[in-house]
Amino acid sequence: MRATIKDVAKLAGVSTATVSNVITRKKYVSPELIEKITKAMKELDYTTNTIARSLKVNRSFRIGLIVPDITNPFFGEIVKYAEKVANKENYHITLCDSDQSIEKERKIINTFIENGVDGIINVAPRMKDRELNKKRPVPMVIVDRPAFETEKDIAFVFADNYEGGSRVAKRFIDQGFKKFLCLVGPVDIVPNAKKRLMGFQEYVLDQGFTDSDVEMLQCDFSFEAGYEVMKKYLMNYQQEEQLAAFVSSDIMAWGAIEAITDMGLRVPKDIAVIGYDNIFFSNFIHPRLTTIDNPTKQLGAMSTQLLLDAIEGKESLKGNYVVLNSKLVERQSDERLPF
Amino acid sequence: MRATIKDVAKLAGVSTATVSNVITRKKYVSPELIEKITKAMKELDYTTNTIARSLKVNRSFRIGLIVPDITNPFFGEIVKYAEKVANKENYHITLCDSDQSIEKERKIINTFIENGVDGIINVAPRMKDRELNKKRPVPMVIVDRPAFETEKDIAFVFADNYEGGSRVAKRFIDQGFKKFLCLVGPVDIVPNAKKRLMGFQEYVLDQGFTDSDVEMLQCDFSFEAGYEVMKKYLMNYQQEEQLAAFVSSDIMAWGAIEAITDMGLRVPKDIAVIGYDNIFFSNFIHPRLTTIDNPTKQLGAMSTQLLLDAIEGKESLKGNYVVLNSKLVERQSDERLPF
DNA sequence: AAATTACAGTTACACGATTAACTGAAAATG
DNA sequence: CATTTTCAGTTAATCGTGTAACTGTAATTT
Repeated sequence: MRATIKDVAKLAGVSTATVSNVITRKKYVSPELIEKITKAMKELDYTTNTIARSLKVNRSFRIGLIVPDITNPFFGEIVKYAEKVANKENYHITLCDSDQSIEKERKIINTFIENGVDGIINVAPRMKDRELNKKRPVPMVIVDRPAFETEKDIAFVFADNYEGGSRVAKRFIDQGFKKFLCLVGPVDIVPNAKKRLMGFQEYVLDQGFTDSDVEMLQCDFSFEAGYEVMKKYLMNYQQEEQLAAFVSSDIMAWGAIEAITDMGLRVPKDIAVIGYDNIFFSNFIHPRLTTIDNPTKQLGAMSTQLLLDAIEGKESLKGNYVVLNSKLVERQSDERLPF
Repeated sequence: MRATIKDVAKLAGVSTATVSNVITRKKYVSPELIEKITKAMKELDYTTNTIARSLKVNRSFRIGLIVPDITNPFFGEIVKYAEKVANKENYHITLCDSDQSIEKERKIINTFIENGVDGIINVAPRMKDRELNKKRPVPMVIVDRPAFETEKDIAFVFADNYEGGSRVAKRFIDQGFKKFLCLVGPVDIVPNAKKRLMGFQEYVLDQGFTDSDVEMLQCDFSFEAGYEVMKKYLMNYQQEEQLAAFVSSDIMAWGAIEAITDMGLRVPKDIAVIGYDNIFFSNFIHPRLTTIDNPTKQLGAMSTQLLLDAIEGKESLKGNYVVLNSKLVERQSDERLPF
């Protein structure tokens, strides 16, 4: 059996309150007693029962983290940095994978609350704004998704995906591309997928191009979708000039590049590609992928810091949001070549 | 404020015990009261406070999961399946990333215990056997690491890495390779790295080759290490015939392949490569990577199932271990070609 | 009909910690 | 010196549940 504070008190010959006081350091205890109590704790191999403490102080020192897919290294990186910050401040992370399902996300949030987490970090949630904005007994930080109006205890940390999309457009146009293809993410489900597309589209139209210059293919964000959709597209593709493809995630871009080469075409010679996210691997696929940097480290670390500050009462989350810049990482997949 | 069982009892005009009985379903309660109480719970938006319950029943319904690096998709996949199984049985997962540090691993285990997890899953631990084998108040399943003798409440789920290594050797030799190179993992830190190497080495020697036929380079498992070590090796490499390289992880193999091509050589024409792990991506790097399948799904799912069964008292972990088979996944990176 | 049994529901305590309120001796004050 | 203040340490209540022990009525048995 695990030793309790009572056992320690008895062994040290003091009251439980005194033991508690040396643990929490909230009241002065004489050096002799501290010594004696510390020794007793060592001897009994005592560690404080966090569950009991949690019940009493109404704090669990745990935060719930929801990601759509933990096997995706993009989210893996966010988790890593979130965890680093949390642990530094003696908080723990309870991780749940929503499998991109609204249903599961809903259930996870509920059980998080039942489980008494002190706050929730929801990464790239699938829920609609309205439901995210429901009243909840704990603060929540929404990561990697555009902010909405709210009076609730909710904050946002996200990169400007509209800007990201338009940077891609600018890059293509500056290089002289004239025909565009978009492999868009799930715009109805993931707001940032829409932002990326809008940023791209509006910039292109702004520069005098028309809707007929940009073709659009609907996908989700996965490797498989990128591969399949691109392959299907190329089945009856009439090549007229070097095409510029904006693919809405690196993983998907990778799939698309596979499809392109499988179909006997070359990247970037036949089709130039720019991805989105800048996951670690995008620097090592062939050709090295030009992409928009999505700052996972900051998304993970800042959201957690914000949440912890709110929990510790340092500041309110209400109306608090952090917009991170999106920058283009120039590599080789989007080179403009004479056709 | 969150509603408590007392609020529900008062609103429904019954005692807290009766409310508790309808929640836990351990005693008969009349349909009318159930109805009334259920209604009250709805009205107050009551959810049971898991922390209080945990304190009382001495169970947290949480299990602690430790991985060396969550951004590595190999571990990401293990986590995913572990979580699926846990959630199915209404358990939650507290995730910690040890950053491959023994120090952190030790600290994580301690805080897990303080936090009252019901069990621990330790994936590819860095600790020595002796320390892993220390007495602990909760059961532990060790994943992806060979078993050791123990009388403690510890189980093992791992793939036979010795077998994996020898399969690689067999494959190379069957194809007619004569010169071998090993990029070995951190053999002193990760027992499976050693197993892989031993399996390979012993098979090769068994077939009449000598130590001078197999060169060895020391790395950790990372992409960067694979790249750097291979590059350095190739700096003064005298090519005599097609070389067969066994690289101890897919991520590292990827890095090694990058280095090989960066140095103007080709895979497999100049150097054939076989990796280890069969992460999702290994099917999409160029050339498609031949590798040993490391069954992440089973590692994650079976370890969790085993742990939960032990927690629920269905069976003891003691001496329980599951060895999964390692099979070769044949792709293009190891083709034998006339030199 | 009296005695026993069955059983729905209540009372009251426990889980292991924190903490407000209290105690009593020593120190400080006038 | 009497009174007040200080302060180290204790007592006891509390957090929200679960559950053993109990209560009192209705049903069953003899």
